[in-house]
Amino acid sequence: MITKTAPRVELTRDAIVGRALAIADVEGSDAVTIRRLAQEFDVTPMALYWHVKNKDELLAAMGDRFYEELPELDQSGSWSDRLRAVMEALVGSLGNHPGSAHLAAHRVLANEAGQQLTETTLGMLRSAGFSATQASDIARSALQSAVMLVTQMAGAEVAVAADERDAVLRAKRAAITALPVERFPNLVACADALTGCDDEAAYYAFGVDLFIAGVERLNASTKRQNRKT
Amino acid sequence: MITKTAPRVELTRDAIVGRALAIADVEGSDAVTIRRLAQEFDVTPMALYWHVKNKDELLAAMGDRFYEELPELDQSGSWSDRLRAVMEALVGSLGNHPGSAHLAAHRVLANEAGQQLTETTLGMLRSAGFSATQASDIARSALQSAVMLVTQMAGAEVAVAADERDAVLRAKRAAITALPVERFPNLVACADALTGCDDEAAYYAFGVDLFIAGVERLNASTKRQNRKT
DNA sequence: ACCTGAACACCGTTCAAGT
DNA sequence: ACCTGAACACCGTTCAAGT
Repeated sequence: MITKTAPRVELTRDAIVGRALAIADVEGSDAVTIRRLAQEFDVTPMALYWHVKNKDELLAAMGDRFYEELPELDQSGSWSDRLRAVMEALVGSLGNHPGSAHLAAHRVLANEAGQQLTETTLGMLRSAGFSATQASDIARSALQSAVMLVTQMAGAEVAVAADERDAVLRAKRAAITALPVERFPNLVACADALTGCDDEAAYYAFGVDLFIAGVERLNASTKRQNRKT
Repeated sequence: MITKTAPRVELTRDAIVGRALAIADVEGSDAVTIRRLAQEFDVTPMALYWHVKNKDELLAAMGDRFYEELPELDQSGSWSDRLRAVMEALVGSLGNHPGSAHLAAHRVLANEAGQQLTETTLGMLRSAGFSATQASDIARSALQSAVMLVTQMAGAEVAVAADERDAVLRAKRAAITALPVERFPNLVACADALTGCDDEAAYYAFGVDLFIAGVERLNASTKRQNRKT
């Protein structure tokens, strides 16, 4: 049944990680298994263990990819401009593989490029007047918000296989519109917006704006407090 | 070895879900398996299938718990006060089971109590002047931010078993402090803040503040725009 | 209504062995 | 250096059968 006229790509660590990301994109990250990967490479499951210590290391390597493929940062302008650039870079990179984006979070501090990114982010936040604790919380929040934006986008349904997403979404919307309008007027009114996204760019822009706005506002009120004391 | 002088609690759907949440809390959500639960209830794995359709339904039921156990909402004050109350209720409920909190996200619109919460949240946002799309995005963001706050708290390490968390955290911190200070001054300075949280209440307050501040600021600038046109 | 027994198709992983 | 074979201890789940 599974006629693999596979292009016979060489079995390397990078190739494995790439395949794993591809599988996660179309079938969700639960679909990436050692045995499945082996099959796609036309090789014994144990062959993978030469290139990757175990499955955890594979998932880690998948998470690392996002930092290694980060677009270049535009680091001009105010600190909040630069923070926005960080967010946009993250969203850009994570958006390439929504099904695996959540794997990035655990790797920021383990990965070289992730450490660099964190360093510069902490730098801009502390120079803006935030304390070490505040800067750390905000930096963590920035990364997590970026992950959230790409994985939770309305209609992304990252956990379900690509060819079932439509059906799942239709069912979801139907369930909402079937609700009694008297009790759930807002839910019914927002049914479309809650189950689909018809302007990705606007969605991402709004999400990033929301985050940056919060940081700017906190910074302003922190400064005001400091002036008082 | 596993001498189960089990209190022999009755096998019911609620009991199963409760046990599952407890397991996830101390060993991470990967540790909850049908067979493991059966063992703890001193019963055959197949016995569980009478009370729960399959594992997905079990995970869904775990997610539902958070909405069913939501504390009462203080719905007085301005729209942003009420939005803050929603966030605090979510953080409160999710904080009871950090290891399973991520399961809540997929269930908001499927769960009765989740629908209610979404309805009132959308209501307060739209009455504040946000569009249906904006309100939907913000509501989704609010839930996801709450999940993030409890699962990503520095030192929570929700995926690793409780008795290994200390070792993992020590290793993490050691890795950071071992970094060259010239290249990573901020990372080193924030090592403690990045790997541990010494004031949970302050951490949650800051996280909620950050979110609310963002929404308030966006609302202000949206209003200004509307006035112009 | 509620649970068991046996069986199936999957997992990740180890270890010794091949080339 | 890179891969295979055989084996082990786990999964979720079905289906027929018991009480």
